[in-house]
Amino acid sequence: MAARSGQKRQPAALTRREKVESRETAILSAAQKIFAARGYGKTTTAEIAAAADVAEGTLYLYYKNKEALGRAVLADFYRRVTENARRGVEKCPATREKLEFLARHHLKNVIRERRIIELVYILEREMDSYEGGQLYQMNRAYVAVFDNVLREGVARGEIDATMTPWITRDIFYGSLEYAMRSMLIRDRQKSLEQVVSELVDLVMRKTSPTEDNHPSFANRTGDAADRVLDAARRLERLLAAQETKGEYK
Amino acid sequence: MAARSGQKRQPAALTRREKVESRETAILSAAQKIFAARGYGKTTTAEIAAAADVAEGTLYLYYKNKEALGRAVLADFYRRVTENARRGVEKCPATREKLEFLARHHLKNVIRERRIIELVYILEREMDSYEGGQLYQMNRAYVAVFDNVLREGVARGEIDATMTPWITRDIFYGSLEYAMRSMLIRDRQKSLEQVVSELVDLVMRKTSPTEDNHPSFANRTGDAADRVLDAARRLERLLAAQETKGEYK
DNA sequence: AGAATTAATGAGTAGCACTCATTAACGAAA
DNA sequence: TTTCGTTAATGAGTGCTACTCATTAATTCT
Repeated sequence: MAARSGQKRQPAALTRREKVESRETAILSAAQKIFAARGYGKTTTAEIAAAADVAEGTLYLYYKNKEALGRAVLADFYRRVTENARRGVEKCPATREKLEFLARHHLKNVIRERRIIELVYILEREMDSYEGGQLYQMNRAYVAVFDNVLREGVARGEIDATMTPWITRDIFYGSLEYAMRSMLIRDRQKSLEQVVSELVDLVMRKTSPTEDNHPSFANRTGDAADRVLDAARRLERLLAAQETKGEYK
Repeated sequence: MAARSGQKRQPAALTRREKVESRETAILSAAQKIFAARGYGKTTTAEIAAAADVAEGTLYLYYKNKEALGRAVLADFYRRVTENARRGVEKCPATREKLEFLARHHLKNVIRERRIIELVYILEREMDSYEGGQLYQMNRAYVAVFDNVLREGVARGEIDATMTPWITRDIFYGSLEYAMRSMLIRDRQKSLEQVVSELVDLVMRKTSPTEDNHPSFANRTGDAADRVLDAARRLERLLAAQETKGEYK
């Protein structure tokens, strides 16, 4: 505590710079909390100001307007979630585990902070060349984690590279976000694991025991294996019919 | 033109009922036009009233508030798009063609009327039991077109039924809507066909000639066992569902 | 035609995001 | 410590927007 110039500073007394920074984070986290609870549309700037313990006018010293505040909240969400995704993926040895981790992680986060995610749709796109927009870049950085896993998996031979990478990515994240909506209506926990595993299967092209459409499997004759296979096929048809009947009116 | 009671009606003179109805559709289509052009948030009720050639107060005789108007516009969109999907699917003989039609149709529509689609995210959920909500029902009716194609395809043996139907559906529509965002940034037309065909491949599990990589092909004897096991698992699930029937409503 | 019912109007209201003239807090120089 | 220039904070005020409601107009009924 010696060398830092002649300035005495008690723990409670903050320097000017520190005060400004703490105010900024206070506003941001107040906004994040209220947006997450009430949603962007129903949140008033007055509420945010009160929660951050500043005057309404002060908000506008730190953020240009409510929309900019929303953008900042969303950007912060991307930052957190990207960081966590990176860290989690590092720990997984195999591609399948990485993908499963990413899927689970994404689903959990979009469910927990779905009102923050909605900002993606609510906020107007930044007008100047969308590609250069901040949120576009942050989203890029986030999905890049998946892209890397995919690329690595293909290089290692753990994934078949039949699909265009960006389409694979769209399928991955698109399915998850759409599935979230379904899951919020149905039971949550059980479906989560189901969605994750089926989606990862799909992306990895582990087509599991369904290859009978393939020409090379057309009628093999004779042995016990075949008869079991045939039984399986018939069971599957029956099941499919039953399952679909029950689920959709 | 004879029998209809003693009422004389010139083509220009509308009965009261007709007038009311024409006003209603005038308001609805004005709203639809402006929402589609400017987006919900930037559209004012004054604008809509002017475009529909009524006073501002009149809007509120027909729709409870701006949100209800948004809901009506979205509902109308679902109605049109569901009808078109149904008609288009009818004309296709094979499952693959049906799916391709649906994918193309959906993509084109969400791109063209994306500001209407955004209403799904912007509008607050109707609070009372979301499942019974009007928009939930309309969305159900729309995706049911896909569900039927899927079910039929499975019954015909054109699609393997390894995946849970509702997850397949989420993957289908989720991918398309997410892909839309990517497509709006990249070049549009070329990617459209690419997305459609790769997605349909995926859903149909036509894994193309790359499935030799799959482990289960290394030892073929495992196949049948896998499938029976899988069928057993599904049977268990089905029975469990039957026992707790009514859970899924 | 006159009465009764229903539809349409637009000035008025409340609530919101945002501004700006004023005040307070700070830090460096005297 | 006091002074003073600079930066930060304030909150009453502004304009815009969704929505209301007392009044007026249109339509049907008797």
